[in-house]
Amino acid sequence: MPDQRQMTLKDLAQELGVSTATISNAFNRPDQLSPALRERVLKEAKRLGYSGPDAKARSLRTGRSRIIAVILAESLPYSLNDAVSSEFLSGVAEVLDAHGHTLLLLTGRNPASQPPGAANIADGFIVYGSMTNNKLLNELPTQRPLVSVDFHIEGCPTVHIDDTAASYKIAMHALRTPPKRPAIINLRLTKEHYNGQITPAHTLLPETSTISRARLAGFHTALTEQGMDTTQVPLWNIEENTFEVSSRVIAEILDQPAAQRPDLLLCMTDRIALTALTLAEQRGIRVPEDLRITGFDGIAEGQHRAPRLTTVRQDSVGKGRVAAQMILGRTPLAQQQLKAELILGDTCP
Amino acid sequence: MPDQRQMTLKDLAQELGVSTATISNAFNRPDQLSPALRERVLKEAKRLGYSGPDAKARSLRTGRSRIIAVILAESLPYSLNDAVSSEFLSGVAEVLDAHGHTLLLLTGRNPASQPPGAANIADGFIVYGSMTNNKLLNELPTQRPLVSVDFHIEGCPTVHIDDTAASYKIAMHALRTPPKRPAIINLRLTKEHYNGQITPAHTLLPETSTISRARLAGFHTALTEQGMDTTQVPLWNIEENTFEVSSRVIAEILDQPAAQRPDLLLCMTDRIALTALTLAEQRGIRVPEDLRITGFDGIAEGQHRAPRLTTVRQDSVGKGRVAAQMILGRTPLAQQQLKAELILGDTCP
DNA sequence: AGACAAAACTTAATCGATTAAGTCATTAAT
DNA sequence: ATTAATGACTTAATCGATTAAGTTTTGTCT
Repeated sequence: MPDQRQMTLKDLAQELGVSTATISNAFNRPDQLSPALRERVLKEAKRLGYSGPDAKARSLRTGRSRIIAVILAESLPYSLNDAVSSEFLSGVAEVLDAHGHTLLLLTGRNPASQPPGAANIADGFIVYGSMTNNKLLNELPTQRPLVSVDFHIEGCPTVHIDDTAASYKIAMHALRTPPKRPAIINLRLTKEHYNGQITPAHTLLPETSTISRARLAGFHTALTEQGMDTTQVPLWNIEENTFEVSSRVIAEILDQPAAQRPDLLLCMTDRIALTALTLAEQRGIRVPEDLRITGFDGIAEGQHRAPRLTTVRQDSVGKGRVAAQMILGRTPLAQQQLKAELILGDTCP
Repeated sequence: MPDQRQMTLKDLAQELGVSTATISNAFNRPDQLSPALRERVLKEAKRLGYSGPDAKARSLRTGRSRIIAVILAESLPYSLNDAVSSEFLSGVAEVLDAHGHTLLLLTGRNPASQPPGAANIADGFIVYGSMTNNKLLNELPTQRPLVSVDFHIEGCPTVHIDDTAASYKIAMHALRTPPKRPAIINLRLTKEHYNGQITPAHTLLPETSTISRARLAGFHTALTEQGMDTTQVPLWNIEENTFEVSSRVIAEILDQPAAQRPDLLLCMTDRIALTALTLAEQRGIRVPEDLRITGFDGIAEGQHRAPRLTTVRQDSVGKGRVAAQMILGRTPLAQQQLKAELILGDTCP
């Protein structure tokens, strides 16, 4: 019968009548011992059920765990189901995996629930999304590399795109055909949680650093350049980038009398745009004839359907790759601005 | 200027003129020291940039890391972008997070690239998907809890649904309206990698334990019960559950002369069904009038569109929750068979 | 005031590895 | 034959915490 306790390197050494150093070398530095002995060690290890040096002890001793933590601004369930952050994570995972590292997923939400210091097992940190004065963030060990994505941290390299320029670009495309009644659907602009049309009564979030504000700025610049008064363009707010939440607001928009209904929706994300598209289809509103829709992000779901979404593709997978490469020290730790490209789909030709 | 090396608990103790035990207690067992001293310790820790006990050392000493590893049968990029496995992961993450644990993502693919024994830092393991004689799997430390999902490991509790019963159910629904030319599109049935129609020349994978085979069995039983000869029902194979790969095969199916084209597609997954739906729409084939389509999984993308996919919903999030709860010891470690429910969408009314 | 319990700290062993430095035998070189 | 160099291992310090057991201080009760 097997021992109660997991077998340790020391046990194995005793069993074989050699020193612990030899066992360790058998696993880590084959050149430090004779092939015959190494063979014997590995064989006996397998026979006795020793599954290699303990990762906890090794990482304490060496100071490296080969684990990289990604700290997500949103909750894990949201991040895992959201196409943009999933793609980002898959880019990170791809590079980490290729270099023998593994991925630890943490969230800046619920910092209370985080085991105290659980994060600091990692060799490096990638922060994804905006996390203002977050507890977890402040407790991060200095001395270990940190890269932020879509969010700037003082003195820390950031990977991002120029959201304002990109949203300006797609808005300019949409406005080539002048809309009668454009509208903007944005994410988390108001101070208080709120789903619906923003009125002068609402206070907008002050931060200029969020992606929402950056994209809105691009839209507004384009509208202004085309001679439109941005204060006359309805601005709708959505609290969460999901079908469920956004469909409530979008239903409100689309269920207005046809004369008031927008004929162009500039959406902050593909998720919102796709929800709008689905709801329009369900109501028999023709896209793009009666309603043109633009998205932002370029997620697969928007392209693997008919009609294809008109949007801006940002390379989320690429963001993940670059961030991971920086953390692993395979790319210099420095600001990186990635490109975004217009995708001319069918929803706003 | 800050020290080169990260400050340790010992350094802090010295700085404050107290023992290391006191510092440790200040962080972990507030009742073991006076509130005043604790306050002072935490304040000084913050001032001197000590971010709490090191996770590596702590986990070595206590034997627990509060990390749970999920070992995915597919690659990380695939798993993160696939809706079914993302939902599963989000269920796992939700429960882990609620109980102060974190999620380490590993893959059974590329076992070479895995840092030797990186996995064994975790307190428990969740294996997702079928991984026959996998190196990583064999090296897992015994003595630590292991739960498998959608895959049976000898002597290990499994979370799963009855795939055969579920696929039987949806096939029976579809066959209530007898099709003229049904076809089945399945995943990874052939021994050799192959995308296209399966002929007698192909050798099917022998394993009966895979989900593909289980679902196929359900389809075949239903067809037989409805008096159809399963050998006459075209069976198509797809190697990867993605739009890109499946669309090549589906194009081949749909581009046949209308007289040969199937009028019912029983698809092994929603991803395949949605791809079929998109390609049908692009070709002007009416769904469900000219072509009925059924899926399997019940992913959100299939329901948040028009027409809605007819499918079987398996609760992937729930699978993740149950697996996580088992690993954390909050649910007895035992076989768990979850329910699956028919969703009557628009693609096969 | 004395005894005893509780509270507040400290001491020191321990978790399971890694690795620089040291020992000893064997081979090669002069 | 002597010395140097190489190869094959061992010794022992160390990584940074946790925690049972021990010690001192403070407080309570009679």
